[in-house]
Amino acid sequence: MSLNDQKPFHASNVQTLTVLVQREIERRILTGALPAGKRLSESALAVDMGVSRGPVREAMRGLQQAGLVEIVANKGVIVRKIGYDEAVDLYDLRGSLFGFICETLARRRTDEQCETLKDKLTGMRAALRADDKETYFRINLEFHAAIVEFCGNQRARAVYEGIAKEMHLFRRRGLSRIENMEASMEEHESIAEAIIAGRAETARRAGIKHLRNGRDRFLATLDHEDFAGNSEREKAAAE
Amino acid sequence: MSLNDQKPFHASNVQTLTVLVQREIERRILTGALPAGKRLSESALAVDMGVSRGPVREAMRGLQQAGLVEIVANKGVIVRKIGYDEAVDLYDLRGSLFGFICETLARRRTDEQCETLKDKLTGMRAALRADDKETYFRINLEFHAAIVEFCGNQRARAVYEGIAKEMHLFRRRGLSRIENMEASMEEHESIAEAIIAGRAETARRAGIKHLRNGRDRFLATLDHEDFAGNSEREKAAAE
DNA sequence: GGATTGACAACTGTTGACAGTTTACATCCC
DNA sequence: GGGATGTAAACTGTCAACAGTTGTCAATCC
Repeated sequence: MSLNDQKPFHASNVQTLTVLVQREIERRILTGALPAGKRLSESALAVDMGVSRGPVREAMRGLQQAGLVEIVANKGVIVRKIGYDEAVDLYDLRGSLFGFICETLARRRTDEQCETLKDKLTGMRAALRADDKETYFRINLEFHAAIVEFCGNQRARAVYEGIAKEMHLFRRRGLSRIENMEASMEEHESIAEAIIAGRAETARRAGIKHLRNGRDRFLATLDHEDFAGNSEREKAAAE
Repeated sequence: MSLNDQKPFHASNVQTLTVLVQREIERRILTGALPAGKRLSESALAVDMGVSRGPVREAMRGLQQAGLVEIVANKGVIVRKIGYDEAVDLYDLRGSLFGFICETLARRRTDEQCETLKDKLTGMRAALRADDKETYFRINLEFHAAIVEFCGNQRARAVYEGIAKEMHLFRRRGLSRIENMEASMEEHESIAEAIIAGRAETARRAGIKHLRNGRDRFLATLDHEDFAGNSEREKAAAE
């Protein structure tokens, strides 16, 4: 992919090199092309992308605020490495945020938004019956994205998406597949139902529960494996 | 304040100009020296602080991610202006986060942390009896900061503090004084009590309630005043 | 008079260069 | 052989200059 593959031109689309570079480095980090812990050389990246170091440095500053890299003065930039405790913290925080988002949407929902959610549910149910995991997974993402977008709280959305990105630092790709589609489907239905009915507190709890189940399933697969001995919290508790 | 007023030297304290500049501009924004909506000139700021434009540009990139400024390509940087709806959204989001933080702390609290919280409460109660608003306000801030720090979820803390900063964009200074110290005090006691007892859900609700009361008091003072006619949401609902 | 055009000033985006720091490696001493 | 020391390469932090864009304002045309 070249840096020039961009959306059709429009006045408001004018992108600076910094933004393009930031997007590209972000993509490389999220896809794992730049693995966690990797030290990044400004010069190398600049040469690689055919720009000077300025835009690269600026992009790094943005990625630092986003939590994707760490910058140490006079030493350089390294892709952030996330330990077990931090991973759990991120899951919990994201869960709480998603609960808030569901709660908010339940208060502000419009009929049109409800229809969209219902459509997604129908699509997922069909994919489930056809055992089409690919499609189910795709619509699942759309369903979540729709809720986050519809909630209308832009800041909450930005924070939520930022944390979701950050979680790619330890969640290997492919692992995001759904394991238990039936359970997942039922949780989706609970969420949508509560939102449509306007039951804010119920929606919140359903949203949190959904992500918590996802978290537990994920953590179970790598406990004492990837992060083995990485939990400072466990160590402290054992003393 | 000069740019050189820094902590005692330590290797890990080595600060780059970018960081210093970012901190200084942030300070100017938060104190209102650079008011919301103000257009910032890189060159002017650079000259003013005695550095070149590079560090200033990088600092701007960081401030953008933090939500304090908006950057438009080829036009410049402007201090963000926050409308009524956005202000409400920020309050809600911060409230939800604080609830999560209280909930988390209730699960992880140590005896030492509980003692610290109790100390703060004692201090506030004393200030309340002495009708010393200045002291009450100071310890109130310390109480909140302690909870956020103790919760141990670093990412949650970072997000929370970021949003608190952002809220300075519409909260004029001086307005943060406590109006109803008695009510505020009781809410603090509920929060601390729940945390110390380890009742996570109770702590969460107490935390949210505390901030919601603060929000309502604040919004009441400026409804149909500062933000008059600024609510797109109200407009939409009226149609 | 009002709209359009064109030139100028101010500013942003980007680059390349220089100075200072870190890191790696070879050398020296014990 | 193992550790301390000194040197050189590589890299980051900062700067100054150039190129391109935006906005202003006066002159021009309808």
